[in-house]
Amino acid sequence: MFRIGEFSKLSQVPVKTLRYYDEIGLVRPAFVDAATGYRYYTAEQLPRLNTVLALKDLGFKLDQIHEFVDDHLTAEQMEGMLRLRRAEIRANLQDEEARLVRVEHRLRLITQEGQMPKHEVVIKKAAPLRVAAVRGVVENYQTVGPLFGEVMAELGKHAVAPVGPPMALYYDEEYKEKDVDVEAAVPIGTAEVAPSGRVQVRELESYEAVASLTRRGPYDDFTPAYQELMSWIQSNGYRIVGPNREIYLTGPESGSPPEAWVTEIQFPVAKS
Amino acid sequence: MFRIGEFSKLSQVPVKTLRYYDEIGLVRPAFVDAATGYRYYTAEQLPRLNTVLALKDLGFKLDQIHEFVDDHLTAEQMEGMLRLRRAEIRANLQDEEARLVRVEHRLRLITQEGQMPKHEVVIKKAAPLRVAAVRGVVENYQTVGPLFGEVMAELGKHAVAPVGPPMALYYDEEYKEKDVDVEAAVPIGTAEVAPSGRVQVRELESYEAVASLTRRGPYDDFTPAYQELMSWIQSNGYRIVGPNREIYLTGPESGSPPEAWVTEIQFPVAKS
DNA sequence: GCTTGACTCTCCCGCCACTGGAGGCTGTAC
DNA sequence: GTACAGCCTCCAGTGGCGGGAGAGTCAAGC
Repeated sequence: MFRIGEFSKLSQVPVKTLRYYDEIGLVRPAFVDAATGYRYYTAEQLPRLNTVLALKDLGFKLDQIHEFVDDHLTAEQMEGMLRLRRAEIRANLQDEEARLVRVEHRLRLITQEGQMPKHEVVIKKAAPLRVAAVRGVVENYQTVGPLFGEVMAELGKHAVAPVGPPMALYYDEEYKEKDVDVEAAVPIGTAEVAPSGRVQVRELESYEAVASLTRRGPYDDFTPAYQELMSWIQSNGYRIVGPNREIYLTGPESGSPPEAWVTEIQFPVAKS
Repeated sequence: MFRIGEFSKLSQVPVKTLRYYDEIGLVRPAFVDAATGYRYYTAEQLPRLNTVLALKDLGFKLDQIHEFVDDHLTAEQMEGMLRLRRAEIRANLQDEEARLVRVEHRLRLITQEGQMPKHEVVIKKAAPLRVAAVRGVVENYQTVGPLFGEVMAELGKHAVAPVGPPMALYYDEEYKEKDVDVEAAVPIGTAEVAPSGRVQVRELESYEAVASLTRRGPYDDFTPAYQELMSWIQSNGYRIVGPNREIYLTGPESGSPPEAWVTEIQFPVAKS
């Protein structure tokens, strides 16, 4: 019979942990002195404790281990749990590898530029979205505005108010200075709007993953933001799978000064 | 100005999380209605929130992120944190890969044998240990006993009691049926014992890692236990770096029946 | 038999980043 | 005026212990 301290040395499990395992009924001492409360263990309990340690090392939770060691499971069930565990570990490994890539990307940015990056990229989901929209080819990026005018005029006729910020979708495969193929879209929720002229009502595609960058400032030069976003996408092993969007969260219509305008740029992406 | 629900949709951060970030001062709403307690956010807060999300994605804790976003850190400090983080992630990856190997090893055991493994292997440390010991070549495994007799007789002369279970160290590189090179050792703590005859007093080497298997039962056949242990060591990418030990936690001297005897087998190992 | 000091006991708090729920107030649409 | 979605605060719980307080226990040495 060992007292808890000796048993702790033998098994190399902290005393606190042994008491905790007693409390949750995972490894009970062979004998407890009713008068003093002292726990006494025997060497015969080591195999059970070692089973617990081994299963813990495989990454199982203590309540799962509880079932294993108390024999409530067949070999098939155990096999199933192990397969599941294997899948989880593989997923963890993928996550951690992606995280490592992100850390290394940021490290490169800092060592190259000598300063913190100016924008942040996050991966989010894009929900489907009902919009009123006009698509057309405009002369350049500055002349997208009138398209929004068309859409808003149409909504005005139906007395429908937008339910979210306006956005632009860019369909060109590569960067173009002129003749930009763009769609101006305004979310309208479930409101009834009859299509008319160039304005149509449709549902924007949803995406499992979009790489998103949010920037603050006037609409003078989006190039650095686009460059950071593209570089992030490439470094992190994603590829672009759809037209990018610009979402004008705070724009000229807000009445705030241009420095306070906030725009989100999104690229639908998938792991490549 | 967005209410918390809209801001949650924009940022894809749960409302509960936004309230928590407010509470810990990480992302405070732009305005709080003093009468109702309603939180109001602006689009201008999205970049800060996105920074938080991006750093969280790198695996930083919220209090570290707190320092980052409140500009208490220079680019060099940030770089240092990132290098540290990279090292941690690499360590995690190694751990998880080792875990995956262990899970796969156990999965092989189950599918091959159709049942749960009978013994468990755990990695532990071996502390240095002062012992009285006799080393010699004996005829076979059954004839180790008399060596312990020699040691115990010597201890008796000095009226010294063992401070732990007796153990045997096996020095043969490979398995031998006959002429086994073995050392019988008994821990004596700090007691003074003059070496005499074949009995010497020495300190057993400590090891950073030993693969340990604990079995219950009589001393009739250790072969399956040794096989499981060797197979585990090989499957998990370890190699043996010293003589193995058998530790007789409960043995004949305990007076218990042979089925209750408990023996631990240890191989010093290192990752190869 | 007494003292000392190492060991053990229970109980409670803290960790981390939230999540869930109860109970009550507020804003908006019809 | 009345639903009803949305918002508020407060509290408890998560997992697997670790730290520490305050009190009791055991074994050895004198």
